[in-house]
Amino acid sequence: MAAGRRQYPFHLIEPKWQHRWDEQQAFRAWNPGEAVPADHPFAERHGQTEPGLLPKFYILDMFPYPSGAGLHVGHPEGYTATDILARYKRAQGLHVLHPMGWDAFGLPAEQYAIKTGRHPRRTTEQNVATFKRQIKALGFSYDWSREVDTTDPEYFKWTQWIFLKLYNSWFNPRTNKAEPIETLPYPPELEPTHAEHTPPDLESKRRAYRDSKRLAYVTEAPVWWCEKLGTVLANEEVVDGKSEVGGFPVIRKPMRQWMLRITNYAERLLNDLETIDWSNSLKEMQRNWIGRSDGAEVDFEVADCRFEASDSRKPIRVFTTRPDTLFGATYMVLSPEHRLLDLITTPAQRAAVEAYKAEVAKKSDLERTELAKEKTGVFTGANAINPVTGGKIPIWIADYVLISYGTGAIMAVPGHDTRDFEFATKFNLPIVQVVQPPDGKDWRGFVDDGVAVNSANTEITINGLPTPAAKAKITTWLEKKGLGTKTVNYKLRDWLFSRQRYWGEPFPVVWRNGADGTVYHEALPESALPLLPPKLDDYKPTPDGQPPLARATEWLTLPDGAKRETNTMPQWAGSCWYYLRYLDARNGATFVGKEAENYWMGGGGRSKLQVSGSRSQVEGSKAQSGGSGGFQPTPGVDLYVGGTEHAVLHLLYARFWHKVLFDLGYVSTPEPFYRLVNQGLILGEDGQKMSKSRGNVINPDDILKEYGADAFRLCEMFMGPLEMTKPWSTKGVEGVYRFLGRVWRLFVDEQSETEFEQNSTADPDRSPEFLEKLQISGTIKDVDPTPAQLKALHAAIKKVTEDLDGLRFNTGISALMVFINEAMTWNTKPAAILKSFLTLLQPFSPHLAEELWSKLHSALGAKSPALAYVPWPQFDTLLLVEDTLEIPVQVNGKLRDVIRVPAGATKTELEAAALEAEKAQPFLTGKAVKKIIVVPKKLVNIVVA
RNA sequence: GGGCGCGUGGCGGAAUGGCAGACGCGCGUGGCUUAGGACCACGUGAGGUAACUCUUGCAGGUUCAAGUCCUGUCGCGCCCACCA
Repeated sequence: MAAGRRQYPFHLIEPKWQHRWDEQQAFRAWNPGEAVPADHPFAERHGQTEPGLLPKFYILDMFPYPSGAGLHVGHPEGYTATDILARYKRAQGLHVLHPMGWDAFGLPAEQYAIKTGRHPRRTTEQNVATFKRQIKALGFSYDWSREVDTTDPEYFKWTQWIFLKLYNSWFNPRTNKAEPIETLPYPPELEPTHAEHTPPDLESKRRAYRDSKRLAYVTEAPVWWCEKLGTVLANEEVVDGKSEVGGFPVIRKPMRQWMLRITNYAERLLNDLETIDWSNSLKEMQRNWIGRSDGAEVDFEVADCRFEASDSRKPIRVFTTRPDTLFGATYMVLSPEHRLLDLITTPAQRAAVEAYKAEVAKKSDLERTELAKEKTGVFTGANAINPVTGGKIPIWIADYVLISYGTGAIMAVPGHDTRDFEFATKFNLPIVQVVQPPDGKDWRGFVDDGVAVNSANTEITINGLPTPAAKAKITTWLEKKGLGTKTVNYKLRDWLFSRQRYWGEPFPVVWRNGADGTVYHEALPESALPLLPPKLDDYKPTPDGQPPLARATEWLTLPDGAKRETNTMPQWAGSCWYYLRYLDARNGATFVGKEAENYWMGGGGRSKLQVSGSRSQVEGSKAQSGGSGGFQPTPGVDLYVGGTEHAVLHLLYARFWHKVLFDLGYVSTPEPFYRLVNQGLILGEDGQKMSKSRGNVINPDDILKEYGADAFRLCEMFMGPLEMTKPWSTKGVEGVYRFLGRVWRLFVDEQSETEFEQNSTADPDRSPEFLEKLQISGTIKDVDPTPAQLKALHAAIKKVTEDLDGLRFNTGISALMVFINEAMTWNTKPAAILKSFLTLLQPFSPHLAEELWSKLHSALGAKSPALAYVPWPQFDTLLLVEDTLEIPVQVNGKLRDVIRVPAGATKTELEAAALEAEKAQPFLTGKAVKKIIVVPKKLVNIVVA
């Protein structure tokens, strides 16, 4: 292909229009109250309308991490989809917000800094510049005046500010929302008796209590520390008790960590999924992650209790989702980290228990939960009492019980739980039946719903009850007897929010020594923001395992002796709220202005929209166009597009922050992203995932150089449905590239083009000038279109409009192709028809469309308005009506003939015509007609005996 | 193991329960060309000279009619995974 002739001079057209859009800030969105310059295309379209009165459309991309590798073909997939929609909505008269920015904190720049000493900021800036150049070359209609960069102090100042809000809030279970920490009630024993002066030790206790309730709190959590690498490792980076890189030993080391109390929001994060328009699978992933389980907590007394005296008879509490199987609990299992373990272990078993604990402690979480692993465990020597049978059951420990879920202990029902069954089989523990499966299946290991059996004592029976009823009855009984309570558990854990890194947001927190010798934390005032990271020469952690920030000894200690927090925030922090900063990106006084937030997030925009209803022009997709995609103002981002890799963490974290900000009154909607679509992965041409090692990586720069941005955009969309995983096809680019070439040749005079080619070859430097002299084809005339031409156009308008409403870009493009294939056959091409076609082409391939639009207008001697703001055409269904229709005739459901009938043919006429259809005769003669199905305008089916 | 999704020509993919295969790629024939891997026109699911027959992973079912709905089954992809 490299030797092939260019289909059209995209290499001149694309930079020309990109430059023009930049120059006039063509895609700038305006906040309420902003004055739009009269010569801006937005003003040309909307006049002097106050921008805040227009209906808004906020369309958001997941902003990229600017890696050193540059853009890959997956990025432009989502970006092209959103840009097409942004341009479409803009043409429909909506006020579109379409921003872009950089999620630029992250490990690669830091690792590069450790190796080379080069400051991560410089690496980051360079990568951002590359990404920006590549993205701009694609002609996306972003409002670059709102660009954000999470590593910019003007940005992370507000990330730190939001952290302070979390820090200074608590979750009030009564109101089910976050509230300022000042509203926190204290337990009676912590209430000061005399208002004048609080004793220091009480103040200290109150502080400890307060700190334990904050949404941002500190805890000691074990992390993996690798001495040789001098760094902390994630669970995934530890294999077989050694570092994945280098195979060095690692140790479990408790470190002070910041946590965010996302678990308080579990129920709201779960329930509010119902209110947003996300795909089922995505919601399901979030539901799984939150992991709600309904069940009961049940207390088991320890038999022959050895700690009775010292510890006031603590029972062991378990969580179960199957309280109906309580009669089948034949043993208990504690997690090896359970707090009562030391107390109950008998002297005879202590050595075995200690050995097992030590072995487990070496394993990573990943290894403990490895697939198809043989069960292990040891007996503690102690027994518990089954509260419903009164029987003595042995207490074991095993690593299949996790300390971090439920109560860290289980009742084992080996008859009806797969894991307990395996364990009991291995260690010869008793297995009894308490559930009867339906249709005589084997009860051993039967875990589904059935009917309770062998489940009665002198006070209660649940025998004969189906599982749900049995659960309800036994739970009520347990509650009445004080043996248990109905409980809900979540898999979701609090968010470990600190990292031992350099290239992240420093915490606006200092540590002080209390009068009583305790060390406590204290938030910096908002006036101290942004808190910048210190200058360092070496970005490694300190030799004694302190985070890199601890190397900045001068920065570390404040004049008053307080010490700064040396952890930094995780990369997720900046991406938790960037969509809010876009709304008011240059506001120095607040993280987002109230009016801007209210308008763009649509929290209070509805009444305004009604005011503007008659004034604004929301063309297309109204009643007449028939599409259901008519404008509906939605609360939050109207459409968010990005990859599935963020289906859980980013989206959950962002929803969490948003809800906190909502509770505190800083934003006006409970959910940030009303509609979300995941783009599918783009695989290599060989159908494998793109990777350097396979050598199948496609570089967008190469495609751009060869085919241009318009063809690249089309190609990305034409490969298949947005949400589907699909292989890249360079042949496919050539297909859409040829289509754009046909569009070009349809508009441009052949003779004039030959001259352009010759001149450009002879004098390439002047080719932009020659481009301006290219003539529009003489076959394009300002004449009235024929009915057939109108029909072709309106069929295209209808199809493209409906497909864009349904995000079906591939079939929309095919409709454009169908139109061009037909228009190629016309001897005379009415200018009005081609103009309308260009408005359809504009969202997909804006550069070519703008160029031809402007040429067409000058050929007609007319002033050419910016195509990007020209109203989307409406289709007229009347023009699509056919005079006669081709109706398939089936006999017994099989196609036998096609008849041509007047469009208005009645049912009776259709029947009669079908019965006479020539090719149907052999299948009708001599047969009795039982029934004739007539679907008006569609088909006739003759049913014969 | 659990959940979600998907199986249609040589390939990517189209089809509100109503003519399966739109559109593109590839391939074939012809035209234009000194020539083309550029462009234009036509053809292109399989079998059959034809009439016709077969065809949406496989097996059933519902229906006048099934790629589409239901049941089972096989295969592929993604997510979660000892969560009690």
